[in-house]
Amino acid sequence: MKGKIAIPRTTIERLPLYYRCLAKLDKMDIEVISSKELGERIGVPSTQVRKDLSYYGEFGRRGVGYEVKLLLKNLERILGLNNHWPIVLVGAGNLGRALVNYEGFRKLGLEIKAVLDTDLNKIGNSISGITVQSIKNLKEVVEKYNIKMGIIAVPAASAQQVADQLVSVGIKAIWNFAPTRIIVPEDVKVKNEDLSVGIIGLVYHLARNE
Amino acid sequence: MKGKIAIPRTTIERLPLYYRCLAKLDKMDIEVISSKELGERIGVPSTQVRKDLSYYGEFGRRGVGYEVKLLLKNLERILGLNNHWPIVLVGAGNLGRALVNYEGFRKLGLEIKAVLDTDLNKIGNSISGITVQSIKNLKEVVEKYNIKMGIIAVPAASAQQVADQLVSVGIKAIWNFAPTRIIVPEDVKVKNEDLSVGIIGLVYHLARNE
DNA sequence: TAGATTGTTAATCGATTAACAATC
DNA sequence: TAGATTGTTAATCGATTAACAATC
Repeated sequence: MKGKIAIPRTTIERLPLYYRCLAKLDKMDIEVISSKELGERIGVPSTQVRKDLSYYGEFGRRGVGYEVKLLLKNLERILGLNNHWPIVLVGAGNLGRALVNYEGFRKLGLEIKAVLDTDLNKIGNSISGITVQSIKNLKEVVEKYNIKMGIIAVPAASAQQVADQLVSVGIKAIWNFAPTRIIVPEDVKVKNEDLSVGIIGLVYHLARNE
Repeated sequence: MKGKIAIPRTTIERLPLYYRCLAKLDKMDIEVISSKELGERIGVPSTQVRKDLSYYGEFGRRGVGYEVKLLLKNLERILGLNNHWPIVLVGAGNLGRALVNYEGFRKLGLEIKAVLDTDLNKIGNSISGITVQSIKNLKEVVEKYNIKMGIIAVPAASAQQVADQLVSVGIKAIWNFAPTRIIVPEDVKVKNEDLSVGIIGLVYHLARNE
């Protein structure tokens, strides 16, 4: 393990894949796995698996492989999944509703604590037991639940404004589903989950092979 | 422009960003833009913009910049957005419903022509005017509308099975929202839009800065 | 012409992978 | 021990960026 060298962005992006694969292996009661097998399951070479993990420590046994439970625990810690993370969601449209119902969250220690919107027609509605509140309550709910993560599921036109509000109440991580780039201070991390970009990439490949 | 050199994966990923930015500029009646300005708007250096575009041709005028309408038209052609692309969606859950209602599609020439599911409770329901059909009708609808693109919005456990069915009826591009890797023949392009991977990356950064 | 900006080459930077000593 | 597999170094590969001639 190296102390100083920056961890490649691509390595960090693969960690969730290792994590999920190991969780599955553990469920199947598989106790030990080699970097070769693990790599095959997620589609990367064994050297890549070993290199990626080496940035965080030595988790394997030479000649044997990696103990699934042990590596899983370590990845959980590295990824921050041993904590509970409350979330505020802004935007109670179709996508917002889908996200509230997304089963993947709770399993990861994530929980949408509040759903906010500006639309008076939506405020007061219930989504899977959560009442949609006015965006005016943002500060209140963020403080109440000690929320650090926000989801933007509003139209592109209001995304920046929502981002500004989130930043102003101390949100440090934003998952942005609006199809636009949002500008935030350096210490706030943004993950753009831009659906139209994803599908345009697919169309590109389709068009090439016609 | 080079004929032989492979176009970097990262360049292809940026094309949709250029496209969307130019569409916005065109709407604002901006007629000419430099690589510097375009780059600033999407967060890449001007050299990157010029290099990326150079893989496809020469679209600018030295000393002047890029004519917005002209470059937009070219990107539209390059990305395959000048065609109409019918889509079949498998999975009528929350996410499926959100996708059917996603406004971004039609603007790109994309249209969900049919929604399929295995769940008898969902078959027959109407989602924004589209009646959910049995997966058994897959072959029929794909042939009827000449569909080449499929969306998987089913649980991880059935994703591979759905992928196999899509491949067997001639689908060439799959947008996979299930949180699992699907295995398909080489000539089928898969775009994984794995929400839990995205959010784990955010949690990682949050956990680091605490 | 003088200033601006493209398209492209070459240098740099960063990520992947091959190779192998360490060791179970 | 013999076979297997890790962790790490060094080589390779691919992408980004600096520099600049071409030219509007």
